Amino acid sequence: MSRPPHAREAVLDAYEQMLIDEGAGAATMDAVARLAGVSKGGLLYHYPSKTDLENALYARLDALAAADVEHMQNHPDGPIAAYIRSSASSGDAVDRAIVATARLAQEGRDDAVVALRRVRESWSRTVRPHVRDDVARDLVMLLGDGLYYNNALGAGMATSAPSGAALDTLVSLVERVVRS
Amino acid sequence: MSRPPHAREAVLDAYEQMLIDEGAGAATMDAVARLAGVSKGGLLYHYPSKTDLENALYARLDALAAADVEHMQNHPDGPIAAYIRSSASSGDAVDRAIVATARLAQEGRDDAVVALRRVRESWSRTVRPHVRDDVARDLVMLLGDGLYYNNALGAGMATSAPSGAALDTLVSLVERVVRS
DNA sequence: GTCTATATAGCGATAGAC
DNA sequence: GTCTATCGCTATATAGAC
Repeated sequence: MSRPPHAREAVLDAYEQMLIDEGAGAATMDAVARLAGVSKGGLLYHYPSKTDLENALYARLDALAAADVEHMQNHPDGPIAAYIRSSASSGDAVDRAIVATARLAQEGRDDAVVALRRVRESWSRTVRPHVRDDVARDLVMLLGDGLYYNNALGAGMATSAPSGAALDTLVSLVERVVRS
Repeated sequence: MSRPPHAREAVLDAYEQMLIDEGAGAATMDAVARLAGVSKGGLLYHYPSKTDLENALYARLDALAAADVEHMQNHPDGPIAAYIRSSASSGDAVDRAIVATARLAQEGRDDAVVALRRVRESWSRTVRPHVRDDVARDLVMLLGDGLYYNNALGAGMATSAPSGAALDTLVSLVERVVRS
């Protein structure tokens, strides 16, 4: 696949960043082009319409999520701890793609909802063999959702989202409850 | 306080509904006025600017959340069960106000973020005396966030959000873990 | 492959009749 | 208290030069 056009990725990065920082309303073609350092015409060569930009984001999310599942499965602490810990972070590439896609889902874009559902489903399938039953799996998944919601989606909504030592305690508490 | 102007509440209802169903981008003055059954001029008599409409939503959320905390405290099954169960629902007045406000928070409206944080904080204070420690409180709150995220915010994102018997099991599982 | 210039449409908000 | 009409701005998208 050699070197993909630098501008194309730069534009997608800028779009993602705008969605995360200021929401879908602020992520206009002009604003994205400016942040990416290209002109509007340059942007529209790579992505002829706004829908094309959105679809590129969903494709990026799919690819990153597949890699993330693999990473979870090979993690030394096991998939559950890996899942909860990664849900509490909000800086890496998967997280950014998810948050950006969630912004579009909140604006009623159906394809964004479908993409998010697909990712959550693949995580759920990865967690399931490592917990006692379906209720335990639900607990793990919902906890992950809650952490995501607080750390990323809510833009600092929680005043007390656990991290550091509190997160360690939470992880071991949950593992004790759900282990098969 | 006698009868408040019927149109004023109808407009706010319509705004809330548009935010929930189609997101902040679709909730234009025209669209809200049309759904409320008034003209744009009529809407602008009650809410001279879009910011006024937003502020009215935050005020409604504050009032409903205060009533909800009282309801939690007086619930026969205790605040924890009441909190988790109400987080899993998504039809009543508080839920609608929260989801609508969350849509605005996702579009970078700071006042919406503050309003949501205030509500979550009051719930957290209500839950705290009924659980063992801060980690247990975090678990309950994050579980509630996860349920909210799935049932309301994600617009059907989860394929397997627990309800009915699965929710009962989840509630009793969590209560066993967090009880002081 | 990237740019400028422009067409078209929809937004929030104002003015003033009733 | 509610309406119609309209202004000014900004958005997406097109056309075509370089």
